[in-house]
Amino acid sequence: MNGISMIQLAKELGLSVSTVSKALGDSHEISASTKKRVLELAKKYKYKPNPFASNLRKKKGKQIAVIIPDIVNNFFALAVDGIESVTMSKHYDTFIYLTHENLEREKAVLEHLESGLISGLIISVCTGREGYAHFQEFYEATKLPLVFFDRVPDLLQFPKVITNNYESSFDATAKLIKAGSKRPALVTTTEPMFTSMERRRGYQDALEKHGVVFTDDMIIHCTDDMEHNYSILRKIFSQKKRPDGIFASIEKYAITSYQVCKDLKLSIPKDVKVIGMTNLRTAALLNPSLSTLSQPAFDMGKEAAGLLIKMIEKKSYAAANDIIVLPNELTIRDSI
Amino acid sequence: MNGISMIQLAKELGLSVSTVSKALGDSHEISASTKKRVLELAKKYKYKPNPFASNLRKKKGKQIAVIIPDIVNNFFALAVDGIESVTMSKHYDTFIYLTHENLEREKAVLEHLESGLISGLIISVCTGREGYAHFQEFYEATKLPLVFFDRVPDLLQFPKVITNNYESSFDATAKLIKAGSKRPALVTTTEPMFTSMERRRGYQDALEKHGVVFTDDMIIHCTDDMEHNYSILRKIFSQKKRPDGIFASIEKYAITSYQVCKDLKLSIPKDVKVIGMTNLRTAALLNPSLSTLSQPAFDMGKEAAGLLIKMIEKKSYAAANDIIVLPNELTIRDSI
DNA sequence: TGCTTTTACGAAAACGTTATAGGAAAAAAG
DNA sequence: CTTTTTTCCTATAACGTTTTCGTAAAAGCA
Repeated sequence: MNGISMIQLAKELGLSVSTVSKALGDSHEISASTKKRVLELAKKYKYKPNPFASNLRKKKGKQIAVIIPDIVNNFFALAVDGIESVTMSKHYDTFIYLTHENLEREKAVLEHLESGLISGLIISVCTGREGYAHFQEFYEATKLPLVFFDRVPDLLQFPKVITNNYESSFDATAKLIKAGSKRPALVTTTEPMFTSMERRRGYQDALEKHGVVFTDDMIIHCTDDMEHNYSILRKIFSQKKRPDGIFASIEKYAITSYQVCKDLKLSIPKDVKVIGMTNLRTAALLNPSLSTLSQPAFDMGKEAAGLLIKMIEKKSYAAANDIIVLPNELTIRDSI
Repeated sequence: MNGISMIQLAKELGLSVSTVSKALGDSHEISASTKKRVLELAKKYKYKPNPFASNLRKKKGKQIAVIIPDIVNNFFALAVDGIESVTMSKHYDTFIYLTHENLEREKAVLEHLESGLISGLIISVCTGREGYAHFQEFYEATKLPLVFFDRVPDLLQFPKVITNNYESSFDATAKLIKAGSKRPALVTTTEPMFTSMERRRGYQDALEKHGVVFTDDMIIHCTDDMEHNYSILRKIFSQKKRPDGIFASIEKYAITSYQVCKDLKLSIPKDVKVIGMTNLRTAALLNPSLSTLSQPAFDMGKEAAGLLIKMIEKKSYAAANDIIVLPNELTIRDSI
């Protein structure tokens, strides 16, 4: 609020404000010599255009928002890192909003952003039973470009960046079976998410392909309540007819699974073989080192941000229904 | 860009724009009945004030920025979580900028923010040998409130949120010694950071207090290059006269230390006792479970954001030189 | 009653840009 | 030596708010 304004620049240069504005915008209407004078004085005074005035007049700005469920999670942190790497290089500013899996919060943020604060939006939706009407409404109200990543609303027609959840879950499950697991369990969420569904499909199809009979009790439903998850898993793995493999399709469930096995003195991988869908950096340091199916989180963020900015700048909604699919990476370690 | 404006509202209500503005601002100048009419129509049309126009006129907005070195780091992720919890409840928008320990990037962000995009700033500085002149310059240019947390420029007169690095490092080191370590090493960074210095002071004073003779080679200097760190640690722990304890004063160094011990078949805690300064959620699951000195990252973020917003709103720079000190938490597990 | 005060609103000027329209001077074309 | 075009700049009107100031009408007071 201290900086010099374009008006003051113009005054000192003996030029009109419009001339200065055009000179700074490198317009062809301005002579090279004038441009030089303007640029030099602007530099001298460290002139910075007022973004509010500029955004107001242009009816858009270089700010975007990211809405994610959580940041204390390596996957989302990496994704934000990827997003920021793009917005930084393109000189965009990035707002961040955390929903903590709270649908009301998600809706509130969306409604808040209808004010026009931003020019584009990147989202990974929170779990929730309700539909995704609020996204559609947001779009109708603002016509702003939005890109979903990872947790996407499958039924909505928006550009998305996802991973090959089906194929990679199939492969991971197959690995468990080939490693000797006769009855690998799927630890998944109770929330109806597209990503989880795809992973489940991959899991089940792999079972079928390899002649493993699937029964409902092979799917272990966990929630956001970690203590609850622990007790559920502990109960199941205390049974005589316990699973001898785990495909943990959510990051934190892998940790809990390890905890339970450790506490029940079940040996990994002898008694239970484990593959976790996780981006934990410490996976290799767990005891035993955890085999992981990891998502290209950073690249997903990068792709999402790149796509969004392209949509903002080119107004090319040609790519509006683009679905970018990146491959997950299966890393086999000692837990299998 | 689709929403209704105050002008349209006024037109439909048969009122002037200023009346509508005041009504929405709940001004005493407006009668209750008029207020009601305005509010109702505003609600009907989901009217949202244009933040650019509003910010431009008021010369300030409800946006703040967070500048941190890294987000793929549990400490900073937790801090951002804490910050966002406050900004959310106070209806502020939060920009995020990552420096990746790059001083030039840090300066560039600061300069960019001199445009007046934000009303306040929260920073954890990146490592770097140079001074902190750019922060002082930013402040001179903008007079905007800024709050530092964790990695603070000790010589600058700004409000700060830190932890009791000296005392807790002293305690952690004492624990190592009491657990039987005769020559505990300090694994720290080469970068001259205030936090590291404090930790080092605590470490050295604990040695002295407990009669352990300190020699320079007990301090192991690591960098940002993880491979380099690995080789340095490996070399040191391959020596005959290797340390029998590690106080890893940076999150990632604890992991590398574990890796090295594992590879050198050094038993933790028998051969080497380890305490790591870290907020890793998986600390308890490492083999063996890692004793940690963890920072109240979430609360630090909360305090920093609370302080910042107070400064923004009350304009009370009374608290400007406040230094809030929160305690680190020492959790003893099997690695010691 | 006549006076002052309060209430409830409106007109108009900011805030700092950008975009549109226009115009004088200089250059090019005839 | 006109006429046309091009070059380079200015004036002005937005953009959507908030705020200051002014003023009728209503209310309070003597």
